[in-house]
Amino acid sequence: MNIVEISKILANQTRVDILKWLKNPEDNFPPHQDIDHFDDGVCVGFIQDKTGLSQSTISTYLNSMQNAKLVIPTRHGKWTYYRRNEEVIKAYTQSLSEEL
Amino acid sequence: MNIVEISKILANQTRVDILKWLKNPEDNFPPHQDIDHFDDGVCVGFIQDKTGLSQSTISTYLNSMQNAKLVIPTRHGKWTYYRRNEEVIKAYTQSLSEEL
DNA sequence: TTTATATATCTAGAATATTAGATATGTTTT
DNA sequence: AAAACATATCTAATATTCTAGATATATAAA
Repeated sequence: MNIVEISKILANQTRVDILKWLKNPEDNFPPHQDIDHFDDGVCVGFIQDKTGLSQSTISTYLNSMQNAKLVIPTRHGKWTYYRRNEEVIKAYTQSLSEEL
Repeated sequence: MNIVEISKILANQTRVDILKWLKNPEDNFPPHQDIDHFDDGVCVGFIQDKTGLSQSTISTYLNSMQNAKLVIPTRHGKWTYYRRNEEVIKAYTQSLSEEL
């Protein structure tokens, strides 16, 4: 677990917000039109709408979060859904409390 | 506990190194010339020597870490000693594992 | 009380992060 | 096959961070 790498991701309020929103998608996003669950997370467009930032910015953010393995993407038709990677997030908070 | 504020500090390897070194000063630094303990932490010069960065850079780093309450400075004569603020560090890792 | 030492602050250039518009790619619909 | 839609990638402008040299300040030593 690389503290610096993960901290760079968490050093931005929007990215922290996204991670928190994805803990409870049903409370933070409208239902998807094709599916009636959030098992694979939330589509990029909904996340973009909620942040108010541009599509390219959010796509870039989600890509960086995916590179750090904090989120997992799943393609469903023309949508990409992102969900939290709970194992990695848990492993990070755990290792931080041990290492730091 | 502000995740973004603390993460900005931790998003730099040198600052993370400093925090880790200060966990065990006796293993990471030579003894001070005036005192024979590390109860108030380590002087700026020793930290600077170990990082290899400039004096002004390290002073700036330590100041930012102090602003975030991650370290506590103590003046002894012409030296300033910095030690970890264990309460805040613990509170942060705790709140991160709850909030994130 | 001048000089030396340790640290802090100021200033500025280089590197990196943020952000959006334009364009490309992949998928669905017509 | 063309048009429409969702997302990804490219490019570039702006903002922030990194970093060191110069200078200021505080304390100690001569």
